[in-house]
Amino acid sequence: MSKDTPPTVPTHTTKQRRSSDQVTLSQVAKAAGVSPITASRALNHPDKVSDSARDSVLAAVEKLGYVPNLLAGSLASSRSQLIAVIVPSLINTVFVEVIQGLQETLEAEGYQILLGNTDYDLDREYQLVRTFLGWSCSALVTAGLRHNKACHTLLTNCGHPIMEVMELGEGMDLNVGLDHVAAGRCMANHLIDKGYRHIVYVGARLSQDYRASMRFEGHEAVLKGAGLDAPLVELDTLGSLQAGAEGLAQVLTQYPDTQAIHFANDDLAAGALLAAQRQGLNIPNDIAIAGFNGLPLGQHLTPQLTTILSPRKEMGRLAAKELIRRLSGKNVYRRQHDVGFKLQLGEST
Amino acid sequence: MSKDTPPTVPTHTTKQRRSSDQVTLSQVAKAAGVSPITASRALNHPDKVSDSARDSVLAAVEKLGYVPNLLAGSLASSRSQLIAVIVPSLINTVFVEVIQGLQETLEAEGYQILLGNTDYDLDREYQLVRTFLGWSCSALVTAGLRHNKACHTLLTNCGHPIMEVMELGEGMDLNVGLDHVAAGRCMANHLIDKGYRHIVYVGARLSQDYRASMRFEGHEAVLKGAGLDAPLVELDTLGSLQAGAEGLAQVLTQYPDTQAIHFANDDLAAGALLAAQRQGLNIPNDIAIAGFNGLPLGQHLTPQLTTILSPRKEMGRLAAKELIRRLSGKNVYRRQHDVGFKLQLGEST
DNA sequence: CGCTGTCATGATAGCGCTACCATACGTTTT
DNA sequence: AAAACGTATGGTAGCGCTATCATGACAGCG
Repeated sequence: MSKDTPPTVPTHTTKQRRSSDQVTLSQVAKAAGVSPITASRALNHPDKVSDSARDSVLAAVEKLGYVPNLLAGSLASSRSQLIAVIVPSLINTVFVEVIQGLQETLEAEGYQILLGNTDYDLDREYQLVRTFLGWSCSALVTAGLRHNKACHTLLTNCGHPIMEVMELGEGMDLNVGLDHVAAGRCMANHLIDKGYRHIVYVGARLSQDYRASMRFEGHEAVLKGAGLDAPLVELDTLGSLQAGAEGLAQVLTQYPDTQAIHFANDDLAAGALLAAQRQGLNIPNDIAIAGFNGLPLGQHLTPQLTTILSPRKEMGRLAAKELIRRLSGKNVYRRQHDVGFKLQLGEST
Repeated sequence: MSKDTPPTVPTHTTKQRRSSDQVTLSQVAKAAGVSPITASRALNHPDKVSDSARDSVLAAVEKLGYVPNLLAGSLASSRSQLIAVIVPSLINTVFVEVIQGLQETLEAEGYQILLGNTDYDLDREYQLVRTFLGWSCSALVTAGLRHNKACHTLLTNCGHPIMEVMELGEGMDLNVGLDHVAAGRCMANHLIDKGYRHIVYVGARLSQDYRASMRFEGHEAVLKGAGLDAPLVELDTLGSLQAGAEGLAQVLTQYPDTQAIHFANDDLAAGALLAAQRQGLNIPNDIAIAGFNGLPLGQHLTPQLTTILSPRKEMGRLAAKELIRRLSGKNVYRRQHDVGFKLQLGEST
C-alpha cells in the first residue's frame, strides 16, 4: 500500500497541544529583545553574554515571573542538578545526619537531593537506582558497599559518579566511611583493658545492619585473641531504646555472670542503661554498658555512656565535597576516605 | 535582508549531538517490532495494547536493559512523578517521622520525593519552591502554614496541589495537622489540675519554631484564665537535650519558686529531666517537667515523661493519602484534617 | 450492505530547553 | 592590507518521550 497521495491538507491547523500556561524562555527572550539561546546563556553562562543582554533578560525574567523548566533543560543538556541519595532507613538518626551533611553541602552548590529509602531491602535499592537513573541524576550516593548483582552492574555501567558512604572499603567508585571492624576491635580492647572478662555483644537484625555485624567481627577477634568467649545476642526488633531494654533482659537471663555489654549502637545501649537503672542496677559496677555512634543522648545520661563517636555529618559533608569535585571535572586523587572514629570514654564502663 | 538563497548545502550531515549511549524507547520498539508509541503505551498504559504487543515490548525492555528517561517522559506529558517535600529541619526527629510517613505511602504509589530543607528560613523556602516547580512536581508538601508573600503567591498560582502539614488551619489548599494552641491549653490544664501554680514555659527559638509559640499561647491563656502568671523562658539554641539542661538552669535562677516547667518539646524536657537528676533534684517533687511530642525517649526515662503525643508518622501517611486521592482526580471532600493529639501521663508531673 | 462504534496501532508534532554550528563584527597579528 | 583570531549573537536541530489525531480492522445493528 504505497501512499502516493500526500494528505491533501497536512492538517496544519497546528495540532494544538495542552497549552501549559507556563512562561517559557522564548517569551522571556522576546520580552528582552534577544534570541532564546541568548536568554538561555544569560541565565546559565552569564559571562558569555554582554552586560546589556544579561540585564534585559534578567529584567524580563523578573517581570514575567519566569521559572525555568528544569526538566527541559536537563533533557536538552543531558545533565540534571539532581543527586540521588539512597539510605536503608530514616528511623536511624545516623543516616539522617549523613543526609544533612550531604544536603547542606550539595544545596549550596545548586544540587537537589532525590531521596530514596530501601528499608534494608537490596531489591528495593535496585529499583530505586533504576528510577533515579531515569531522572538522569548527576551522581548517586548510597549507604553501604553491599548491593545485589543487578544493582552493582547497573551502577558500575551507568557512567555517573557513585559515592558509597558509611563504611570504608573497596567500592565501585568513590567511598567515604569508617572501618567498622576496627571500631569493634577498639571498643572490645577498651572493655578488656577495664578488666571485664565476661562480655556480651548485643545487636539487632544483624543481617540487615551488617555494619553492626562487622563491628562484632572486630569485637570477637579481640576477645578470642585474649582467650575469652564472645557470646552474641541478636535481637529481632530494630535498634531502639525498647530493644535495648529487651537486650539487657535477655543477657541477664542467658549470661547471668556478664560484666559488660557491648551494644551495636547507642540507642540499644541507652535503652539498656535506662532499663537497668529502673531495675536498681548500678552501672558500671553491676554491669558495664558501651554503645556506638556517640549520640548526644549518651552524654546526657548519668553515668555518661562510653561509646565510639562516628563523624556522621562530617561523612556527609566530605562525601558531598568529593562528589562536587568529581562533578566539576577535577581529578579526585583519593577514591577512598577514612573519616575515622573516636573512643568516647564515659562512666558507664 | 531577505535570504533568497537557501543555504547551499543545508548542513544535513545530521548535526550530530552528544550520542548518549542510553537505550531509548525507539530502540526497544524496533526490537519488539512495534512503533515507539505502542512501546510507550505498553509500559505506561498496559491495558491499551494487545497482550502480544505488550509481551514483546517487555521482553525487549528486559533484553536491552532499557531504563525509561523520566525527564523526557515528564517533559512530554508535563507531569512528573515527583512530589516536593519541604521541611524546616532534619535535626528535629519530628519532621523526619512525617517524611517517613509520606515516603512509605508515596513510594508505594510510584512517586518520588524531592526533599528540601529550609533551615527555618522562609526566603530559602521560596527558593526551594521555585526550584521544585521547575521540576514540574505533581504536588508540594510543606511544613507549616506560614510562608513569605512571594512564596504564597507562587504556591497558590502554580496549579498543583499543595499540602500544608504539621499545624491545623486555613491553608492554601490541603491541610493535615493538629491544633497546637489546643495542645498548649491541654498541658497547661493538666499542670493546673495537678495543683501546680508556679509554671514556666520554656521554648527555643520561638520565632522560628512558631508552632511552639502557638502552644505557649494556649498555655498562657489557660494560666491567665486561672489567675496565674505565665512566665516564658526563651532559649537561643535549637531544641536539644543540651538546651533543655540550660533551660532548667535558667528557670531555677530566674524563677526559683517554680513548681513545674512546661517545655516546648520532649528533647528539651528530657534534657532538663536528666540534668535535674544529675543535680540530685527529685522529679516531680522538687520540680515537675512536661514535654511535647511523645518521643520514645520520654517513656524510657525514670520517671516517665508527661507529654503530648503527636501522631507524626500518621500525619505523613494521611497527607500522602490525601494527595494521592487528589492527584488521581478524585474529589477531596475535606481539605482540612485534624490528626489530633493525646495527653500522655507520665510520672514527671 | 452500509453505518456506527469500539479497539489496536501508527504518523506526526511538539514539551521547553540547549548543543552545535554559523555568522557578523571588531581587534590583533604578520 | 590581508589573514587570523576572539567575542557576542542567532538559526537549527535535536534531547527522548507522549498527546493528539488519523487509520484500518473488525464487531454489532437495522
